[in-house]
Amino acid sequence: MAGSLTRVPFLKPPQTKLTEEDWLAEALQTLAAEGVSAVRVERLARSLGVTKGSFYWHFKSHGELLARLRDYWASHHTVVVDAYETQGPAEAETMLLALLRRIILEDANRYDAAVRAWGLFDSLTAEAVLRVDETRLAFVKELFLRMGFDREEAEFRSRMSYYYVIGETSAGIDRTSEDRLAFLDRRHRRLVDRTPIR
Amino acid sequence: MAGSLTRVPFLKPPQTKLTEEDWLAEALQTLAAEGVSAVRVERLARSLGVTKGSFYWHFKSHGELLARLRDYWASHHTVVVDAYETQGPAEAETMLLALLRRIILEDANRYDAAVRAWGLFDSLTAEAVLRVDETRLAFVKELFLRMGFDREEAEFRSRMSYYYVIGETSAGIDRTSEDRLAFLDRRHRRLVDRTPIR
DNA sequence: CGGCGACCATACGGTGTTGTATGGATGCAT
DNA sequence: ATGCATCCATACAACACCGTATGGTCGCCG
Repeated sequence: MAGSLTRVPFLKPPQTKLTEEDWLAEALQTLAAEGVSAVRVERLARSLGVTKGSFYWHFKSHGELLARLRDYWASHHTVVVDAYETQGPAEAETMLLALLRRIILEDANRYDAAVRAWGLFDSLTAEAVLRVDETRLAFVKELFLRMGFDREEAEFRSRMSYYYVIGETSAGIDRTSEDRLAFLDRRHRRLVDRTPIR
Repeated sequence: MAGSLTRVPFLKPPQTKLTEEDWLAEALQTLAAEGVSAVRVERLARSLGVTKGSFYWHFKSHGELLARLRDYWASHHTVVVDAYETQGPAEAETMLLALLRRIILEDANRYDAAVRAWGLFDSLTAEAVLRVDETRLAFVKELFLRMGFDREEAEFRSRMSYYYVIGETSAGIDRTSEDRLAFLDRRHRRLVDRTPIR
């Protein structure tokens, strides 16, 4: 009775051999879809069309999978930009807007949210998220510096820019992406404006 | 061997009878400490010094516990303020600052973060969080309205105020509370200032 | 073609979890 | 005091999960 009821063997092509990254990619999808507590061995095996025997050949244990998954996310899914060397103040504005737009539109923040929830109760993951946030924040701050703001102003405006997006993403949003993009434009116009605020 | 090794019966006084709220309170603590996946039946029973027999008298199932826990949080741990009727524009400023200070300092945001992580993969919880956010945001917007800002300005500044705090809380924060409070003061001074920004 | 290594299936033990069934203890009302 | 409702313990079934042990299959290389 309870044999292979949810098996759909012809969905995935008969991929001859599985690699370690296949497991990590599947684990990341499960993480983003149902959280870290759904990232289990036999579950991933079923999704990949194999059994546990395959898993324990590629990984030492379930804990090692999570550790690798943490690094996998941090190294492959947190790219901001690292080739912004030759940019002037004008490009900095448009680059900031493009970056924030991308965060809102892309599904990459789906990964971010899941990892952030994971990091709430896992200190190592929390550290990884912290490092990613610091890197991104430093990048945004650098953009504001190139716009001509001094260090204190750049610190203030970068934090307002970045943490607002984090908050809006973390909050349950029924707003459509168009709504968020429209409000992003309003924020951007204000946060980029050089007239002294106070 | 595996009998009652972690039982510490004299920690909790011999509370004669357990009530349903005792279970919910313990569940909320576990939720805040280790996430919703740690809210399990026998685990709570051990923490409360009883066995499952007690649980299944108070609750129909594990799912019902989570449903009750969701309502328990929404109704008992999301009070903002509802007695701000007779307030002028001056009190609105200090009330906003006090509210945001309280969010940063209190452990209430610990509950919020855990429920928010829960809501990422549970639609009913997501709706509950959404309603709470809408209520709070409407309250903050009302404060800005009482400060004299028009509707569009109040909408903008309330979202900036509220979602920033959500983001800063959701992000892994190594900053101390003093740091966050200091930065809160800077934000507050700016967001409350009436000089037109752009 | 023979053998070896990469990759996976199968089977099993052990634990943790939900849920049920049933009996016991305790207090309160009549 | 007797009976009943409340509250909990115990025992059990069923399942999911981790990890191991062992054998099997396939391809490649000499």
